[in-house]
Amino acid sequence: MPELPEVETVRRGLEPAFDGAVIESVELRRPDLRFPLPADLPVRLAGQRVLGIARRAKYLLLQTAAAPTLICHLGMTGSFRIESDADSSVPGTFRHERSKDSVHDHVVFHLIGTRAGPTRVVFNDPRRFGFMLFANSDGGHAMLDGLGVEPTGNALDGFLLARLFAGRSAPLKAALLDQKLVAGLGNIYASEALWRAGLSPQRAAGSIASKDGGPTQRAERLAEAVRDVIAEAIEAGGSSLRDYMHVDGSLGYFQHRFFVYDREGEACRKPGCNGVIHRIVQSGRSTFFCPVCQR
DNA sequence: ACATAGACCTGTTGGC
DNA sequence: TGCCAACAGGTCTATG
Repeated sequence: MPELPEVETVRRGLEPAFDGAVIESVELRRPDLRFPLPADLPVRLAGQRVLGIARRAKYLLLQTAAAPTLICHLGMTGSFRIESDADSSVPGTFRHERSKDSVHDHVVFHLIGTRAGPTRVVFNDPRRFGFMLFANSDGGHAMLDGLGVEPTGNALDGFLLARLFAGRSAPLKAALLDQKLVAGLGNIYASEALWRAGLSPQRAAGSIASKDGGPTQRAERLAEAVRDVIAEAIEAGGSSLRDYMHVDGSLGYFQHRFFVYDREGEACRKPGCNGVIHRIVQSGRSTFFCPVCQR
């Protein structure tokens, strides 16, 4: 489900709920998600003051005063929602009906000390591809090692992208999905970025680098497209395909701005282009692109 | 080292 | 309406 913009949207949604909070208790309603949940998760987090919630790539990092950082991944269908018993007339608070698929509520954080009063943060994940693990005492974890550059900010430029992709024969689409190179793109935004850059998803990744691995116009265009699509999607609050929604149950709007994703057979939206969007399968995943303006 | 297919799960969708 | 195959935002593992 969630790519970097959706995870960042979730992080921003959780921030106020965790602000100033103390974890009173944690319920594990099943022993495992994708991996076994740490059996000592409740005892380690109970009584902990929350320092903040951060993000690295598609991972959420829950930081507490004295317990190891809790690394959370949403997988394909993971989501958090916030439940508060506070008076709904108090600004900034809200209350949810118990959701229909509460059978997939797997982890519940009971929080106290927040402005909204006692609050529950509930992790729901029908497919259970998500997971939660404790970081090592130094804050690191094998899961985070080797992650590539964040596509936010200005770190990712044409020079870096060309160097990362130089010499690779895998298709551009596969390289953009490789979290060891650029961390945070998923199946939707990889297709969208390639369309914006006018580059074919089937082109060899190395072909956007010059002979010495330096930047080219193609690398510059692609780096800019990646940065732009991620920044715009975060700005829009992420997309809301299928089951994805915000922590307060509201929806993101970026899916209204897809230029190629899930648009097979429809007209290319590039001005002056008379192409039609095609769908192909690359490494088992759908890719959408315009064969006319993406070369 | 690099690249691709299979695996993990449940829910939704589209064709017949 | 019902049934079933195909597909879904991710990424780890095994195999070439």
